[in-house]
Amino acid sequence: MIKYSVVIVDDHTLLSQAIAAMVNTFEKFKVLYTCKNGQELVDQFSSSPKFIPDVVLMDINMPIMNGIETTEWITKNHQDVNVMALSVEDEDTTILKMLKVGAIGYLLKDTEKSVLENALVEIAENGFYHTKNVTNLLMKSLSGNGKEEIILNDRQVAFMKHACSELTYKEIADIMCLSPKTIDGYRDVLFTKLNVKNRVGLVMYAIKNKIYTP
Amino acid sequence: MIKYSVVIVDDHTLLSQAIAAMVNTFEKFKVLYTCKNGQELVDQFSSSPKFIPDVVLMDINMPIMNGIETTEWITKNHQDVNVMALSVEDEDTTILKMLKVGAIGYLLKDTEKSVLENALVEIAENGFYHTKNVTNLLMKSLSGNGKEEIILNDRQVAFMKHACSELTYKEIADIMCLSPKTIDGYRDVLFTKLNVKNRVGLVMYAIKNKIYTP
DNA sequence: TATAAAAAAGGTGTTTTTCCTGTATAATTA
DNA sequence: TAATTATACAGGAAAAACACCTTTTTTATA
Repeated sequence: MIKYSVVIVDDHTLLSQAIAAMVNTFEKFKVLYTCKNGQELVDQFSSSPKFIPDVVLMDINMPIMNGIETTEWITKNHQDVNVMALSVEDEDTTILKMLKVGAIGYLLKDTEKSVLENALVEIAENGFYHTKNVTNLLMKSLSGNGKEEIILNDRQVAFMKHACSELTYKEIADIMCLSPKTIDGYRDVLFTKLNVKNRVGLVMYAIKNKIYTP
Repeated sequence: MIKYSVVIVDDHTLLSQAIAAMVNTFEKFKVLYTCKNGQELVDQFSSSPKFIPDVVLMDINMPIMNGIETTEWITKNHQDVNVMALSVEDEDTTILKMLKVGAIGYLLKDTEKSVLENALVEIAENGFYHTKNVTNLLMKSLSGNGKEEIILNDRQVAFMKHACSELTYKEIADIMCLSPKTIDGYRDVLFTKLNVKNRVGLVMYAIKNKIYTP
């Protein structure tokens, strides 16, 4: 029986090894190799056609070259390779980003073994797989029904980062070379835009959305 | 051959299943079951002595009951069980906390399969295992070179958690059934104790030290 | 270039936070 | 038992945060 080849990309060696072993127990699949980050995968792909698999299981948070960048590279240069995101992240914006750059599936790491197997089969044979939450997200996204994604501009992002420090707004104003009143404005706009009540809300939003990393 | 029994605690089902499968390939080990969080483990332990393993592989970041709280519970109630932390975290304070509450080993998730096996053998047979970075950390800590640890009591921890929400101090006072002035006191004490300037500082401390998980 | 939109800044007032200095009381300990 | 410590609470003042509403300046663009 011809098995579909799989490559796993994850910076946590132990996990990629463990998942590789698991995938190898699946009847229809065989792990070609694993990578620690996107750069390693690019190198492998480029070295020989032998190293181009049918499916890539892609983590998102990785050093050097993350899952989004890597997926973008794959779909540009190897359109026949199917990428499935495999992440701990449940953030709408992250999922949408992965799908936008060409991932055809998105699995959370807290799914069951059987779900992973089904997903791999779907992807290898039908070319797509989506969990319910992703499907719903896509529906919402298409129908414009879902939360329209909140986009912060550069200055707002800069402000948010400062807001996560122990600086007062006045001090933030000084650093950003703006009037305290302008900073007041930034804050007020973001309060309504992000739907938070106070500075703690800003901080939490920034952390959850990776604007600031503690 | 009698195998050591292992329990794996990790909120990412796929990962705990994969690691479980891996551990089951180790000659001397056998996975009893896996848990999604500390609460599940406590329930299992409490239900029957059959479900008390030789070794627990413990993730740190988990919902409901995290690795630190869970390890503390285990070492209090089941001193014969050896806990090894298995985390993506490389933070000194987190590692120290895990060791403080009784973990006898600390492994990062980006280690090799063979390292995990060796570590398990060491733990099961000798009762301890430490990677070099942990050993160095302990040396520093013992020689008094490391920062002396800050201990918060239960009510301070409760306050800290509330401080990470968007509640005002007055609202926190209501929830905790204390006078707003008492809450003022808690805050002021923690400001100096944790060496922070304002509420954002409290929030950051709480997050970094896993008192609050965003 | 006229004009609409966005960014920056100002005015004013309220609420919350922060920072003091104290008091009372129960528990701990010398 | 006396002293110490920890906890709960109070008053008041100054600083910061928050809210809302207006005006000026830039920027984009039709």
